[in-house]
Amino acid sequence: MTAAVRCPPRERIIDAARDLFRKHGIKGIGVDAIAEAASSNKMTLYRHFGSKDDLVFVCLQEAASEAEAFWEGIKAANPGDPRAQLSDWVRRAGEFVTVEHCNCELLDAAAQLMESDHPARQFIEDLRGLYRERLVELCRAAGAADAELLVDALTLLVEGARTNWRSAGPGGAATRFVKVADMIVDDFMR
Amino acid sequence: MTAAVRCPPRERIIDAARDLFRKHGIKGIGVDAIAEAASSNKMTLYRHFGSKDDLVFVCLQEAASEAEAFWEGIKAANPGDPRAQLSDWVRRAGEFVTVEHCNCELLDAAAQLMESDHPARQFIEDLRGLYRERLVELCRAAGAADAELLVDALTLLVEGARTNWRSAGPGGAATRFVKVADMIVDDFMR
DNA sequence: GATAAATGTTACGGATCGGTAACATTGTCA
DNA sequence: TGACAATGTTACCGATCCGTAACATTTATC
Repeated sequence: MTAAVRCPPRERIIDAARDLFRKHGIKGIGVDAIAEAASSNKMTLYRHFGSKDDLVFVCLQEAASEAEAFWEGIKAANPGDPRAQLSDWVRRAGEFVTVEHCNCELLDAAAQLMESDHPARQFIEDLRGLYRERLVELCRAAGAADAELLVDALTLLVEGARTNWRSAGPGGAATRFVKVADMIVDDFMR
Repeated sequence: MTAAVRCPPRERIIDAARDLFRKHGIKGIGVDAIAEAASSNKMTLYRHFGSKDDLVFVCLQEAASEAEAFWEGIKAANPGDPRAQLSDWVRRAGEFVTVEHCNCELLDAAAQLMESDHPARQFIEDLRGLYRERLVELCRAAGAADAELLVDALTLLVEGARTNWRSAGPGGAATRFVKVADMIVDDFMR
């Protein structure tokens, strides 16, 4: 996961950047700090990524490809059983969201640079649409009464858990995400 | 609501600061811009508030007192009827969260300065605890099966709606917050 | 109208940050 | 070993930002 001390600087920088973006926010950390955390320096950072915005973009792409693995893992673990896949989605999303330095930089980034005209805006928006489509399809296949509304509920819960976890930590409502989400999913299954 | 052109500069500055903090985030706006938006200047800003952090703190206190009015409005509109109060809470929270420049700076601030050691941290944490206690009590009085868990669900939904509204706007899941929350409240009422 | 307080204006200091230039060092491959 | 690419180091520029100093102007109070 975290890049070992020895691997190309480009990877080390991406890993460090993602970690620090999660911890301090995109606008809350500087490129110098990122380069130093990557055991590299600002110059090589700018040789690999033309600007801080570009680095942000690459980090988001990295996160997106991990999200791809997230979906594939669910399908592989519950082949041909949409209802089980949905439960698994809830469980994994709960883990995902309540982990120390969680991998939801997509949500964070969305919240942080939607108000500006960042080059990654469109990318995030498209991704959000893609994930929603998939989740709607999964809910429908699992037999949800109103798949769209269920996805709305799950979306709000996930984003809320992410936000709550950051600000309230392990003592907050985020730790009960799975319990709540499971209950809501059940309610839609009749 | 918004301060007219003529009222003490202190109020104009607070209003402008709250507006800009909501729009750009606490770290995303400078004191110069705040002073200019308040039709004032940086010097008088610093004469009223010793530092930007102090200004943030005062803005949060202002928002907290408005939240007080929020609660009292609910109780006044539905006297002696906890179930109706809870429904009203959902409705008003929905309005609150899906308004152009919504008044949830408390949630935003929580997310933005929890990772740092901002002087307002403790204040926000205490406030969060207070609101949770009140909501738990209301849910319990309204006859919820598991008041604590219901509050967890509502908390996640509200924070999620706030985040989602900021990044996804009127087309996102936040617009269905009331529908989802009402459904969940109903589920707990048996 | 005089006096004092509050507010406005301009300029500046120190710090941080994104980004670049010039040069030194390391590593790789023939 | 020699040559070349990749990486590291230092220094710097311009912009932004928080905060302050000094002085000018308005406003309120007597």
